[in-house]
Amino acid sequence: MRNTRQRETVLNTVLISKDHPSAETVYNRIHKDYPHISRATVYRNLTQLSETGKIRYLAVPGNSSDRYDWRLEDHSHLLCRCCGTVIDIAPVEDDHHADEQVALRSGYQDVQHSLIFSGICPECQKKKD
Amino acid sequence: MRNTRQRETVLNTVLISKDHPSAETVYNRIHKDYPHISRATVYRNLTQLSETGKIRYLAVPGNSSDRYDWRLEDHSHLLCRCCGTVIDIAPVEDDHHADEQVALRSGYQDVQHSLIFSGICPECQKKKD
DNA sequence: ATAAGTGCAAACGCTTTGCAAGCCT
DNA sequence: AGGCTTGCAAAGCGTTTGCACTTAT
Repeated sequence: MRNTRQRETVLNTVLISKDHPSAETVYNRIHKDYPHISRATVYRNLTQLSETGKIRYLAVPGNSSDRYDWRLEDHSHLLCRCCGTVIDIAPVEDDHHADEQVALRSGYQDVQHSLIFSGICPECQKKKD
Repeated sequence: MRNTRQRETVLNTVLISKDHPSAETVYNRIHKDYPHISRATVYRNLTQLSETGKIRYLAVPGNSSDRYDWRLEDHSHLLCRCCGTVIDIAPVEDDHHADEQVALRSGYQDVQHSLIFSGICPECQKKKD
């Protein structure tokens, strides 16, 4: 993997993000200061950086866009079903034993699972009043 | 909720589906025999039918399309990361206690979680050889 | 009668792709 | 030099929306 200015910019943008930006959000943030970067470059680099473990990819259920997270340590996520914000929460006990069970019973290989919490965040609760 | 021919067709199509079709798939299946039905009608009815509990909505993480399931009883799902097929599996112990904990700690309301397994199905394993 | 539901087509949001040009190493 | 990487624009995919028309109740 080569070092390019674009790749470094993408990585840094995720690293300094305190939230959990979508690819589109990462693109927009970069685009402000670096108007000539291409959307495709951002998307490609996010994929590569998460595949090589530099950042973490977070698949969101439903039609919301997927997110990227600079925190690599074990933790869980809580999505607001109203505004789409994702926050980190303490890691919830994750039963990897279940993965093996499922693999054995189903014949599927390399079984994993995805667990994500969702709710209505305090700000969206206020808006509803 | 009114009874229309279209709504009944959408419901029946899901009920006789043994797999876990996406909205687009439901549309295609109906469209064969009923070429004048509108895609929008299918999508709107799937949403309504799942909101009223007649069928079950299954949010798939990542960019894959969401699915619908006629089985209402408690069970879990296993997605093939290669071909996108979803199968039912025995319900995996689901810790609703965790939802409350997360709600308390975060201040989020109505906390739920989504848990889905994924792996490589036997057929896709063969293809890879 | 009237409100819910329909069909159509266009728009939407997010992501991927093909290709020529550019740049690391 | 070589091939990974970029930029651009277009296409792809699944889904939603606005609007006028229709239909169930």
